[in-house]
Amino acid sequence: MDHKALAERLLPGSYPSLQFYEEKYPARNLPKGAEVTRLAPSPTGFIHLGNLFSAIADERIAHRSGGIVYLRIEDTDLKRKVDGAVEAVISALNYFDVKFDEGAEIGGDETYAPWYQRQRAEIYRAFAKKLIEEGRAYPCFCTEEDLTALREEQTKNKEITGYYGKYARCRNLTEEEIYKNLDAGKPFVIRLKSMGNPENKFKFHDEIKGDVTVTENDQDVVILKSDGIPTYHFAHAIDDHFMRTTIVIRGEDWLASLPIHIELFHALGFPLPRYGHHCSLMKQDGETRRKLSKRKDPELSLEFYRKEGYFARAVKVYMLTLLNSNFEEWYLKHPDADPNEFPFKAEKMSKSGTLFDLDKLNDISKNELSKLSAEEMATFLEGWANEFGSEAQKAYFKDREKLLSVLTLCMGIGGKKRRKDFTTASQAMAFIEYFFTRTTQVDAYRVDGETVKSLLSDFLSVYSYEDDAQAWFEKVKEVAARHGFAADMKAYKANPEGYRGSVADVAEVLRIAATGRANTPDLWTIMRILGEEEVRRRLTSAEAPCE
RNA sequence: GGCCUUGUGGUCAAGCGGUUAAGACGGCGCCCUCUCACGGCGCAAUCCCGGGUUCGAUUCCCGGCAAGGUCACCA
Repeated sequence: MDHKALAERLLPGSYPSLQFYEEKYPARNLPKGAEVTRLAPSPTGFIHLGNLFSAIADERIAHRSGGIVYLRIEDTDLKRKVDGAVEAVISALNYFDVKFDEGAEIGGDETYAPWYQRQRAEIYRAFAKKLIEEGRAYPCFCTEEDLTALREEQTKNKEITGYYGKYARCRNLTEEEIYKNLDAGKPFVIRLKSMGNPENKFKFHDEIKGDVTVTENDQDVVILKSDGIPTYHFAHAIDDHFMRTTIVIRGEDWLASLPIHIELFHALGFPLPRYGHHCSLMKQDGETRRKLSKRKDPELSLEFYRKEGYFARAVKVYMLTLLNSNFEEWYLKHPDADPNEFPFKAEKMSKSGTLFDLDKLNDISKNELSKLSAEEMATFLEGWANEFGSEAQKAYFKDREKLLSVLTLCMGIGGKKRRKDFTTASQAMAFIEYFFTRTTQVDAYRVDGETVKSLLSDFLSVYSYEDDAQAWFEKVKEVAARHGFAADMKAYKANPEGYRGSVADVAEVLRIAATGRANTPDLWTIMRILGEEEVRRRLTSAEAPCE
């Protein structure tokens, strides 16, 4: 068979040589040991925690080594394309501190552009043609129905499904048959002519999993679809070679197709990159756990976390604790360190699937937020409010001075212990609401309305804005004693029957009247921030609780 | 079903032949305390099962089992 003539018939025209491309995309000029990694999403625009998980690994491995991470868009499947998706991905990732050095819509070093696979049609065809010329690829005229029938037959016979060996019908087409089909205008795909034997197994070193057993590929996989666009496998080999990726970090679902990729790299004459297949983030789904899915888990979308107002750094820290088993210990030792200083290692990545744990994320979030100054918190909250907050919430930022004193109180800044009341911006905004808007009573009084009324009016009669915390509390105690409540907690605990309640109950009444809530930070400080007029107004209007 | 991967408390996990089997989250209890939050102390809870190898296995080997992944002109 004249392979050269066939190649010319299948992919007419002249294409550049391997040599040409090797020179066009030269080895990257990076220091020794620098890794080049990449994130290669398809442009659906939807990006979830699992993608971030992977992206952080890419970013860390690249930047820890002094290398670069780039963004390549795998848009070979039209069905997946969504407008504005690439920008959405970049912005979502950016928010969580994953910044690309080059890539689609980012720019950077243009040497390796374009980063959209659809724009790289020529190079894929050039190499497909080369493989055909070498007899390592051939046209296949099987229709979808043919393939479905084949699969059914194989399934029925309990044989391995796929296009391989004796089932690879078009592999052995004669020259006449091929040209006859071509002349008839039949559509075709280009398949790799596999030389592998599945009886052969070998060890392959994975950067994350360690040594894995690989079975030789014998599937004649499609490399060019009938529209002339490459499949993932083929594009992966060519792009990662010429974009000079040193280590391919991807989900473990790709492990199954590693044999295909190995054969493809060999057939193409490219050296193999290193691979690291990471486990996927799982979600508990009833009895079982399963991989995070775009379809089923919209609440795991990165957009969701931004809307909720999760602190970007907290999410990143959580991802790092999942990504590298020794990160948490390191971070505990260096709580004020930049997480980026952590010596991230691919081989420290978990081998088994990890369940996403919201409790853990929330705990980390509280801790991270408690490290902020009032200024930093204000900036964080304002950024969130501008994007997702209500008009009322945006107004909180008008009086910066007041906001800062509110935050200082609510975060426990200056005190011996920092408070950790909220995990997200939206929670924080709700938490400080009563400082800014008319209080909506969310918690119920535990004492009856008459008592509330007399307690409040008594307090109002002795209340003075000028009192310091101590004097203020003394007055609360006086009011308590006057109404038969224990002023001293110890005395109350020793003899709870002897009183109507304790000073705690009285404080609670004041607290609910002033803020609407039974639980708040220090009440005296709250009253100072609110101002005398507002305090009197609130306590007065609360005197007649509507039951 | 074939192939691959993985099995340490509810979750994330240290551990590499001898340990009281770390730590973190969550749960529970106590203390602190005008509430909450913070903090402190404590408790419960784990080596998938069965065979080996060994003086001794969570750790090594074999076999089960379970879970996950994958078997497209999708990535």
